[in-house]
Amino acid sequence: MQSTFNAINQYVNKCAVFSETEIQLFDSLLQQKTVKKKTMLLREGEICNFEAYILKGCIRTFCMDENGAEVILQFAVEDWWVSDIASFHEQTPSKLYIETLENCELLILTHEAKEELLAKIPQFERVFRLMVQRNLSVTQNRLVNTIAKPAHDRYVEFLERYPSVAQRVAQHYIAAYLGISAEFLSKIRAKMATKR
Amino acid sequence: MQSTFNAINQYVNKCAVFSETEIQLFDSLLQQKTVKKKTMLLREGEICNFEAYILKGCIRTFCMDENGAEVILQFAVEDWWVSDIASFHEQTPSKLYIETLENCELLILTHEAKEELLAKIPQFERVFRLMVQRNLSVTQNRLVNTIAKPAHDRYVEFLERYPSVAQRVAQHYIAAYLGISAEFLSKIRAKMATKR
DNA sequence: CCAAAGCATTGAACTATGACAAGAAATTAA
DNA sequence: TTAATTTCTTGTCATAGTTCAATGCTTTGG
Repeated sequence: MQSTFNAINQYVNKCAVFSETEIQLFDSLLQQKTVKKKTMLLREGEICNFEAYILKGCIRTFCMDENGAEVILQFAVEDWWVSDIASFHEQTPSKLYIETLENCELLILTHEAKEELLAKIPQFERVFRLMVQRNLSVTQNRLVNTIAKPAHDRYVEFLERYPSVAQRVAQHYIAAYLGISAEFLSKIRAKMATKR
Repeated sequence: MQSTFNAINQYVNKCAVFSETEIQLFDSLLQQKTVKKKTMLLREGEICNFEAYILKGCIRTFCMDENGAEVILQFAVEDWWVSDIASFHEQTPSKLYIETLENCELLILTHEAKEELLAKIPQFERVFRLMVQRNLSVTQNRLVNTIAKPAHDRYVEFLERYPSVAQRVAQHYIAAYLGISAEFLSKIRAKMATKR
C-alpha cells in the first residue's frame, strides 16, 4: 500500500537513521503529482517553491544566456531530486528553467513543508546537506572536465556515467549538457562509429 | 581578547542564531594555525582532515589532469572556508590539492571536532549546509559561464567579482581558474589595454 | 496513414583558443 | 647588488569547435 513512498524512504534512510514515526511525518508532508511531458515546472524569474523527488520520468534543468542559448545543468531521472536550491532557500527569483522531458510522477516538498519538517526533525538537515554536497561534487567534476578535456572525452564519460540518460534524451540536449553544438556532437559520433 | 574569533563568530551567526555558550563551544573546537606561503595543506590521494577558515592570507584549491595541467577550483581569502568536502566527509582519498599562496593565519576544524560539534549542537548542520549551498551556486554559475561565454567576458566578470583576488594572485593562476592558457590571458589583457 | 515538425547528419568556411618559442620584466634569495 | 628564478608578453602556426545551409530521417498528432 505504501509502495509509492518505498523508494524515497529508502533514499532518506541511506542518509541518516529515522524512526517509523519520523518517516511517517516526512511522507505526510509530500504531495504526489503527475505531470505531462514538456511541462515547465519553473521559469526564470519565478520563485521556486518546491523540491521534487522523481518517482518516474525525466526532467532537465537549464539556464539561458543573453543570446538565448541553453545550457543544461542537470538531467534528473528516477530517484533524483530537482529544484533551484538558491531560489528555493532564499525565496528569490530563479535564474533557471525546469522542464519535464517525459511524463512524470513526482513527490513534491514545498518550502513550508520543508520548514515544518526541519523544525520538527532537525536531523533531516543532514539529508539535505548530503544532497547538496553530492551535487557540488558532481558539478565540480563537470567544471574540471569542461575546462580540461576535449568534447570527445566528455561525451564518452557521459555515456559511461549516465548510460540510461543517454538513451532517453535527444542528442541536442546532450550537446547542450556537454557544452558543444549539436552538429559537433553529431560529428564526434560519426567518427566514433567508423573508428571501431 | 577574543578578537581572533570575532570574524568567524560573526560568520556563523549570520547563518543561524546561537547562544553565547554554544559559540564558546564552537570556538573551543577550533585550532589556530600559522602557515608559510607555498605550503601544500593537502595533496591528491591524501584524506582531507580539516575545514579551514581563513583569518589572513590566500589559498588555492586545484586539481591536476592526466597531462599535469592544473585547474583551479577556488581562490580563498579572508572570511572564506577551504576544504575538500568530499574527501573530508566520506574520509576518502582526495582528488584535490590545497596550497597557500601567501603566509596564512587559519582556524582549523578537524573531522572529529566537527562531529563533536554537530552531535552537541545539531543546528550547526545549517551553517554547513549554507556554506555548501553557496559554493554550489558559485560553481554552477562558473560552469555556465565556462560553457556559454568567451574567455574575455569571463575575465572581465572575474575582475568585477573578485577585484581583490585579481590583484593578489599571479596571472597564470587566474588563467588556470578561467580555463585558458596564460598566454591567451596575456593577449586578452593587451587588447583590453589598447581598446580604452 | 499522411503531413508537419522536430531531429540528426554532412560539408565548407570561419573563429576562438592552444602550443611553442624566445625575449623582457619582475620577484626572490643570497 | 647581482644572479637566479619565476612571471608576463608577443609572434607564428596549428586545431577544436562554431555557424550556416542543405538534406534526409524520425516522431507525433490529427
